[in-house]
Amino acid sequence: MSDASYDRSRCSVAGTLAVVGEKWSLLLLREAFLGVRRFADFQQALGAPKAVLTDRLATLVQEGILRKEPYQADGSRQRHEYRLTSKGRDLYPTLVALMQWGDRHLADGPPPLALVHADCGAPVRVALVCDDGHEVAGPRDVRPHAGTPTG
Amino acid sequence: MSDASYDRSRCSVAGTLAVVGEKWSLLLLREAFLGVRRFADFQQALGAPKAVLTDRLATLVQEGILRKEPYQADGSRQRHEYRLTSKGRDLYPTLVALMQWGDRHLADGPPPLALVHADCGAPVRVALVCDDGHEVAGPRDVRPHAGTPTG
DNA sequence: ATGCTGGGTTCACTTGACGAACTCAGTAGG
DNA sequence: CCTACTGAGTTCGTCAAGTGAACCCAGCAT
Repeated sequence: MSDASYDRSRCSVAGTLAVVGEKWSLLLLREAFLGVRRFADFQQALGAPKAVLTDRLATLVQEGILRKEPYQADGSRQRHEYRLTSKGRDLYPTLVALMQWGDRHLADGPPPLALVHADCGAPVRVALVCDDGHEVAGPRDVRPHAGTPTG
Repeated sequence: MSDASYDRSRCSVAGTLAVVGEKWSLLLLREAFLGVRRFADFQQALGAPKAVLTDRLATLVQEGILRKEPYQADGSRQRHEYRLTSKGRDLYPTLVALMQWGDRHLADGPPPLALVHADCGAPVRVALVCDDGHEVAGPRDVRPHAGTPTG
């Protein structure tokens, strides 16, 4: 994927999905945000086929979203683990937005996971804000504004 | 999809992706947010195969994200168009988050589309905030906090 | 040398995406 | 009435992607 699919001209959503839109990629990143770093742990948490995980991890490393770091445990040989880069960490709001929608609209009970601000303990959510500091309610309060047209 | 795939127990990201995670779904919604409502216009904007669009639109209607509304133009027979429901509009922050990441990390130039606050004209972005009003910088300032454990 | 473990690769099979061709309802023109 | 046209699909053959089980390999322990 990565460049062949989708058309990025209308906006960057397509570009982002070309990088993280394949099956399992975003779930893999969710696990990464929850602290998972090793192949076997990703596999156990997700239940995805190994071949797919191998492929997705390689893609994410190649895209600079994860990076391989060597480590070694107890009496085992040296291996590597997968860690988020800052580019990867920038996907956090996207994951939280997906989670928040699911919590609100698919709930069979209380949300399975809540996020709280480490400093103050208050619940964390995603919001749309403008640079003048107003909170924006939704798409109706936003005007899209095309930049340079399709090149 | 919709229920067979993924495991929703760890958090709602999987649930949301089960609904909108198939290829073209989120791009279709992007177009909906840009004002597209008719089958042929979705097809032209996206270039996706008709069979896939038919399927994705039906899924989104079934999930209550889009709704079919009758309309008729000039001297044509009555048809229906697809419009966002409030459940669908709640996906706006997710789309903006995806777009923002692409703008930041995939840029070959200026972003193809900018969003401005209709009231004040200032640029709009997604942010993580806590209920005490602090802006949260990233995953490191957030503690996950499991609710009811895996059923 | 034998077995165990983490991190893969290979392979047969099923599911999903693709694009071209076909369908069908209604409207317009002749 | 017959024909052509349009929007919104459906059908179909082909190709790509995801799935699950089996296999591989390095190194540590026995």
